[in-house]
Amino acid sequence: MENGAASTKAEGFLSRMALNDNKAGMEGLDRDKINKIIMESSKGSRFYENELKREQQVNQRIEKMMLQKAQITDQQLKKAQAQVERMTAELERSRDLSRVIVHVDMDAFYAAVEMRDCPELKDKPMAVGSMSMLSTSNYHARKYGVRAAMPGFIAKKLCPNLVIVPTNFDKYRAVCNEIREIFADYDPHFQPMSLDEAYLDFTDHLQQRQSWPDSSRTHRFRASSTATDEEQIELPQEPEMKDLSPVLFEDSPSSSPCLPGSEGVSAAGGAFEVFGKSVEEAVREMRFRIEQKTMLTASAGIAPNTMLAKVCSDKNKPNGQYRLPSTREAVMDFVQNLPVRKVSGIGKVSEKMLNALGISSCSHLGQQMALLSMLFSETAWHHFLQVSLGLGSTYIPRHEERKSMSTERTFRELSEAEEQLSLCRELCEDLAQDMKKEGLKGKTVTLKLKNVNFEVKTRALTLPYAVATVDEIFSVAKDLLKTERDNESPQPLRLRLMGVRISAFVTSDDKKPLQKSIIGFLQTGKTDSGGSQGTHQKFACFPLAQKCQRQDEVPRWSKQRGLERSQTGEEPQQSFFQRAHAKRLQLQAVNANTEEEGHGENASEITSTGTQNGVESSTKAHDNCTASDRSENDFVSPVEARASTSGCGSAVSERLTCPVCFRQVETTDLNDFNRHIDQCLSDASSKPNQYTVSDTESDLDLEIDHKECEVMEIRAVQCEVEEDLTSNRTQEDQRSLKSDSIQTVLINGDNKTVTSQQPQSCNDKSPVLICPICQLTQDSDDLIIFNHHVDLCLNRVVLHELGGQTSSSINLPSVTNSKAIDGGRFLPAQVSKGKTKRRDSPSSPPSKKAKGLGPRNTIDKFFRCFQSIY
DNA sequence: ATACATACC
DNA sequence: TACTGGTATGTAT
Repeated sequence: MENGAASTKAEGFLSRMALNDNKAGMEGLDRDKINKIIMESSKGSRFYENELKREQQVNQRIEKMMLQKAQITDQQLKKAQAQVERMTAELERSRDLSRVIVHVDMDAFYAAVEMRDCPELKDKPMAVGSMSMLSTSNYHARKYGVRAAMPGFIAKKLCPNLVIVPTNFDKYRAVCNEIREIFADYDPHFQPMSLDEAYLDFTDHLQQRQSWPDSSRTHRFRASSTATDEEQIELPQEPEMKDLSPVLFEDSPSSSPCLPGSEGVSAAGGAFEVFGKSVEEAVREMRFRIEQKTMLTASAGIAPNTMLAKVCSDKNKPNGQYRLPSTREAVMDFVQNLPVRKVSGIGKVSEKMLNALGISSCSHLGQQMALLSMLFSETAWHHFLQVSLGLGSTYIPRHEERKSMSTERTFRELSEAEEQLSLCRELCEDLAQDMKKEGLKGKTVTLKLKNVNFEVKTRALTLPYAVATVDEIFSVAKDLLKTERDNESPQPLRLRLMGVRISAFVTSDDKKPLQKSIIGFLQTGKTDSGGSQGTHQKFACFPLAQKCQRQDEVPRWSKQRGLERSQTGEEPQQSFFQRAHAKRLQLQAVNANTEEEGHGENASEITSTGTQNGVESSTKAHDNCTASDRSENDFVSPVEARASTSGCGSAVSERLTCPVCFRQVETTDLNDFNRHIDQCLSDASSKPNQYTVSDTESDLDLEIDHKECEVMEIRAVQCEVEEDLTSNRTQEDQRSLKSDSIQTVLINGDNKTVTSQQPQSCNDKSPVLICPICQLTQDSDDLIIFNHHVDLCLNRVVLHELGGQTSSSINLPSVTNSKAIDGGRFLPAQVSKGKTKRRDSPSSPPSKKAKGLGPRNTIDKFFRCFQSIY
């Protein structure tokens, strides 16, 4: 408690390197002595020098902050104070003390497991890890200042007798599963934070617990403390309590009568214990069961929110628990004396900055809020304010989807380009394997490099499409590596670490973007990134595959909301070409998947994707070149072009993809190709509703067949479509669709709920379908046909957009950053700011901008554009 | 979007 | 001899 600051000052600087005794079992140590040893072991090393540098950076940050502070006037402070008070009142109003949150944390987890399995270690100082780095240490070792995140060789200096045991993650994982089973009995939605730690919401359990008989709260000691494998715990359960009760002790288990535990069990009463109904008893019971099951102890904190529970679990560590009563008074008292460093989220640097302002406990935090609100970012001071009020999360957030995946490796100095490259490849292989396991694909590849001076660099590239395979990842990573090497040359990159990360995952719905049809082209990046999963969920419900029943089919128009939503996108937009490229790759991936029996993908998702645009989806091979081969060649990105990982490069270049019908045109002659496109366009606008796509089969042929390109009648599409896309008319369209008894999927404001409406006569009456783009009533009641029609209408929109707006950017060498397509044109003037996840106001101001050119022109430009880029 | 820093286990 | 590896998020440009 009276820690850090003193020793840090004694050392003069390098608070980063000094012993961090903010850890259970490290009280009352001779910090000065320990720090001296640490410093002696480190001094002069490259690591030390780097730490010194970083320390100075932090010091500069602090200096800057102090300067800022000096310029604050009383008046400003007063104003800030008022704001803080308003905010405080607001937060106070939202204070919720009704939940019972528990944070459970295994004691010295890895070390405890190793000690359990190797009794000789029990009375020795030991740690898990290596000479380079320790994961954790037992309490014996902590007395010497040996702790997690300390390199083993330094630990050895602190404690020459230290035994270092290598990590055995499989074992820890197995134990982890055991304890999680127990967690689930108390909160099926518990949130694991790591292998040894979790948050649980006990509120519901406690409520149920009140009506439980003693037998349901009775748990036995393990019969023999030495027989680890004996699963006496798995006793038959009372049938009526099957789902709710924890593992039960029964009076008459046929197996074994309750014997008093032998040696290890010291419980006074004998072989079992009845736990009470209070929170403390429930938590004690949970810890008891953990210990009986795993022979390992856990500590727990009980509090009205996660922030406090976390702190509480540390309070009586090891093998203890602490409950903070659910009253405002108790919470405020508790928080007053709480060192800020104990709060999760306030680390070394924040602590130091706060210390510089004279803030070390949470009471100071509250007292200085006005100042803090002026010196720190909004998110930061809001967090501080909440902490000072003892507020925190009162619900256990469901485990969110991962946002990135990475692999990195430290090694002896590596300076040879060749070696670096092969290492990079290895990392990519590992990463690709991991990605495959989880069926993920991501658009951003990041290369991480740490040189021998411990300087870390990251270099990232975001692709217009998602990647997952070794070759794809490597082609990007090696490029980033090469660039970096070129930048440094003639000096070599002297590396000690390399890592590769993938992020910007596409959601499962993005893997079948065709479901969004051409709208996907119009969307900004927003829809493709994590923040809009809700949007995607709705697309997941579009069953447009032939498999699906008619009543499940959904008019394309119902995706309008998706479009609206994207129009509010605040994220950088991708060029049309990027998205086109992405789309094609994804299409190909779909094909590839289909051919492979849907690799880890939901089969119905794949089929629906395939059918959506009707054209490229197929299980039939068009030729000998597989989909994945094509993916590397059709539209070669700059990165891919250099990567040359392909296997089938020749055939592809002879085909071009028609932007209207999406068929592949087997020609390299641009005139031929343009003729095809023109034909498609004129077909689309002149022919009546002849187009039929009974199933995907009809779309498999690669031949240019304009009959198959024919669409339902489209008149008067030109020029006005973009208005339609953004105007209130879209709302009317939606309504008209609904009232016309078509099953409609509506996405509510937060884009999370999918409401399926299935009006009366959906099955027997022919609905009237009106194309939302061209406003024409469609004769066909086939939704597949209808969707296709809408697609084509939308394609026209795109082409007009291109014609109208890319004229200036079309000759640019790169369209990577071109916003020509989106260019605000499809975007409403009003663009939502921040992380808005809902659109409460459905109306988007119509945007009226340049009109498109005629088809011919458009296509020429469109095509030239593709040529110049790809 | 990218780079870097902070934080947690 | 020797100072991790994986993920998320905030800050700044």
